[in-house]
Amino acid sequence: MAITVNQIAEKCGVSRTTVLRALNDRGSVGKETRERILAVAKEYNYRPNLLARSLNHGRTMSLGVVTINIENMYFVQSLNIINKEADKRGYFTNIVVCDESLDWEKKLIQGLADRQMEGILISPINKGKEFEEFLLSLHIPIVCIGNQVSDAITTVQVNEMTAAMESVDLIVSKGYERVVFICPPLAVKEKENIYVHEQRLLGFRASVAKYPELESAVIGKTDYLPDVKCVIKEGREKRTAFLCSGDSYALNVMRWGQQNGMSIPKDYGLMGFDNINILEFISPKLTTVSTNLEGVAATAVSELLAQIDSEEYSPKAIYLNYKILDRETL
Amino acid sequence: MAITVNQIAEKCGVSRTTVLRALNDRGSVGKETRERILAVAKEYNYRPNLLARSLNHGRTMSLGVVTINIENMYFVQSLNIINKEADKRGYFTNIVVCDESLDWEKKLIQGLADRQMEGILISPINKGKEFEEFLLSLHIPIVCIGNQVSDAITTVQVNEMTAAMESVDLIVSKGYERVVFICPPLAVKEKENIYVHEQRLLGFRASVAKYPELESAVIGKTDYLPDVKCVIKEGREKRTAFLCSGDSYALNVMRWGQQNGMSIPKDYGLMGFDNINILEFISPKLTTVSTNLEGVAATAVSELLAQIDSEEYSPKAIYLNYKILDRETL
DNA sequence: TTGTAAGCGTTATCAA
DNA sequence: TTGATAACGCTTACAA
Repeated sequence: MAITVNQIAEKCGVSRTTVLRALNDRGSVGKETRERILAVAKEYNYRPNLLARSLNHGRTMSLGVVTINIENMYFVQSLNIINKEADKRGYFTNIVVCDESLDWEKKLIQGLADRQMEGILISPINKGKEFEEFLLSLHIPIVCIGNQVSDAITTVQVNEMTAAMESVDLIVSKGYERVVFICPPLAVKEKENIYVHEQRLLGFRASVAKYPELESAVIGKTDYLPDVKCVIKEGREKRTAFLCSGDSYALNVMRWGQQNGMSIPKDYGLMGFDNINILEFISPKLTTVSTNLEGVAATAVSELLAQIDSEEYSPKAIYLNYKILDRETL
Repeated sequence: MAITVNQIAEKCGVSRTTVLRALNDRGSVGKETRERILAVAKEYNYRPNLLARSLNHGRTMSLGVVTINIENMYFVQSLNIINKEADKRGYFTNIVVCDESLDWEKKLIQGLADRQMEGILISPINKGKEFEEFLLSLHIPIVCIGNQVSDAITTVQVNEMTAAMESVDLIVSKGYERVVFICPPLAVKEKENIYVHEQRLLGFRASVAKYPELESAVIGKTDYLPDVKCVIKEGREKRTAFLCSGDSYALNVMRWGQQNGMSIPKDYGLMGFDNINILEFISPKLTTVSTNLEGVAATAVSELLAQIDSEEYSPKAIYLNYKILDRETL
């Protein structure tokens, strides 16, 4: 459908080299010839075929991004930033969505590689040796966001472990006597990459150990609300706070409480992780940890580009600052 | 970095044609030769370069999707569905995000076209003759979601106008005496595509005209909360409902009310549009219109593919069913 | 100022 | 069973 250099050349009765020179303004072209060429190009709305160009000089100037779980909005907020940072350096960003299946994720990554993306950003749900080897076998620069795969692959993240520790400190400082950690089922950990949640759990465990008086528990299941209910009923005399590894857990706990006539933080404390952007609509304002998605995204892009540009690149683990947002639910 | 057919051929001491036959299982290849070839291919993790393949037979089997405004979540919910529908038919989906700038949108669309996407899905923020011509000049199948550009380009949507009319009917049937419509500034309408909002406004106007007793008003500005405040103060004696062209408007009005000790629907009624997925976390449950994103997305994909496949395709306007969700805020 | 020729990696056709 | 050749659209080096 679109017109090609060859067709323009034919129409103008010159060689395609001449056409190229006219279009790209390199070398010298007879004034009249140039005008004729430009006129035809304009008339037929000529645009270079980037596939052909890329094939030719081995660069697509495109990055791939694999997003998980777009409905939960973890990572979604970063997309704009990734897009803009990449654009600043002349790269086009191709996003694909994965929707929680391990196989899909691999398939999409492969698809991006097959399309000659120069680098790929992932917040992976796969994990383990096999996945690592898969990624390395692509021979493409890759940067992970949040979830680590191995130290052979650069990861950009915040220090979730110390963030969790500080969160517990905050909770204790507010006089809570019992703290319950809510996170995804740990059983999936064998197959699925829940690195950030694991790190947070580690931080939680390390921190509660510092407070002998503090009662603590962990709820790690898909159907966590019944347990939450239990916890609250069984010990009304102790002031209890829930630390949730992800704001949406916290929002569900909040909603459940509201439906049952409880008030936060009077009846129990609540704290989340991630500071997802829908929190602005929710009241009371959730106390949470900002995982600095903007910073992480921007850093991930520039790290990826550094990897693309340099011959010898050594993988890193990069930690950015998080920020505890002490709002209304503790 | 990646190995090519030519390199395999060289390594195996055969022609690339033979390598191809072995890899693609077409034609006949000597048993031993085949094994040698496959072994080398496996060892070096051969993958066909899709750029080259596409260039060759003129098909990329890729669709482009331009999403707007990802943080407001309009359209985001559709991405998974688009992705899956496309995959079912063998297409790869490339998403790009646009972040509210008219120029960016054009640039991204052009980028997708230059990369030889076979079709493009947009929920455009641009509008007008010039934009229409731009789209047509690409000579690529395009389907619009929600916002119409012109009847030369297929649009898939729900009938927002009748949805708005029905919403007013519902509000009236609940005994409200005053209804206020909140939508984006109408001034932008010259440049920016706010077709869905315009349609809703038309429906609103048409419907209130049916009820002579009903008082009505329209608030169309970025900073709408002061007006909302005014409206509520000035006429406490009349039961008032706000119909918001977008759930996030409604959520802001709700939050404002909560902060000011008002209760919904006791003090005023509230209704939104879109049924965005964060509503599940919000209480009271917002009465809203489900614009059937899933259905719209799936239809848009299959319409786009139909357009790709058929030689003579005539643009359509496709309307899907919406659904009024009468919940707790009226 | 203009053109020829070779190449990017894949595929298809035709001949040996 | 195998290979040579041309083509997709663009780029570059070299020659006229």
